Amino acid sequence: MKINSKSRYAVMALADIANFNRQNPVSLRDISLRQNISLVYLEQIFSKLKKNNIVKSIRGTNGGYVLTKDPEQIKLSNIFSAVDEKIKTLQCKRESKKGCNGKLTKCITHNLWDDLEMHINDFFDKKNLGDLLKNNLETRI
Amino acid sequence: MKINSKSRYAVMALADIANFNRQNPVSLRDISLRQNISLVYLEQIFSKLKKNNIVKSIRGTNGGYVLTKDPEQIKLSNIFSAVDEKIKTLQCKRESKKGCNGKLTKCITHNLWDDLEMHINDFFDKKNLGDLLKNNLETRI
DNA sequence: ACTAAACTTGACTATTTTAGTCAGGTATAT
DNA sequence: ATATACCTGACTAAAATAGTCAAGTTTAGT
Repeated sequence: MKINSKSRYAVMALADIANFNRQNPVSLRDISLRQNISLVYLEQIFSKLKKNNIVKSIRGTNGGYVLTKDPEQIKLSNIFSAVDEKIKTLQCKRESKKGCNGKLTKCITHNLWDDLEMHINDFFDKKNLGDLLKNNLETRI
Repeated sequence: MKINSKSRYAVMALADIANFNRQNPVSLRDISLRQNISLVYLEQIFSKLKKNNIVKSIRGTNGGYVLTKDPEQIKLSNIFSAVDEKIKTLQCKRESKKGCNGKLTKCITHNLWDDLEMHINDFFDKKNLGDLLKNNLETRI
């Protein structure tokens, strides 16, 4: 199990914006340099974040991106769903009244994966960007 | 985030053994049929489970595999580590006193991923094969 | 002794996913 | 004007995944 780079970078980049400046737009170039992420890749990621209304863009010189809400109001689950990180531990259909794999019963491990999925989603639903910043201040070396 | 088929199958197959028969060896062929998993793939998986002392094999006619312990004593974390499912949400080194990416600070999201990793590991450390069977009985359709 | 069932091992491979790059835009502050 | 910065879609190399294939060895039952 691992999370993919798009999600990781999305969270890092948004935390960077929140961390660095809450008023003025932050350019992807700056984020790219500070966080060491490819600029063009960031563009791809931010296109999704924008579509999902997590950031808004300001074009032209001195442009960049700003958060649409307070960091405290941006849940990590929002970010993940924006960049299509799917938490998907179940292979079979969740609502398989008819059972999994075309059988008559749920597969033995159905409830296990379902449980895990809920656990993880819960975790990300409870964490927001604000938490990250706080945490970061406390533990910065 | 998803778990890979090796881990899923490993858990399913072991639950099948525990479920079906606690004394006599269960052949991979039977598991393959009941759980709808490729026989040859199961062989690969059980080779690892055996190396990690989770099952033992009995060769020859009427042979198969048996659990080395009670289902209650086989934690899912044991199974996962046996088939090399790595829970690895951190990209950088955990013990990076010197910071991540060669920088002087931990990366902004370091503690987040670390937290998540602990959460998931904890989950699997608390669940054992016995739980699965119980759960399965309760919810079987 | 023979044979079929079942475990054992290592090499191989098609497909999918991942983690990006490339090329060519458009908008706007100065 | 022009440099800065956002915008978009197509493309791709490399890695991981989910297996298969081939050629065994071991042992219970007859």
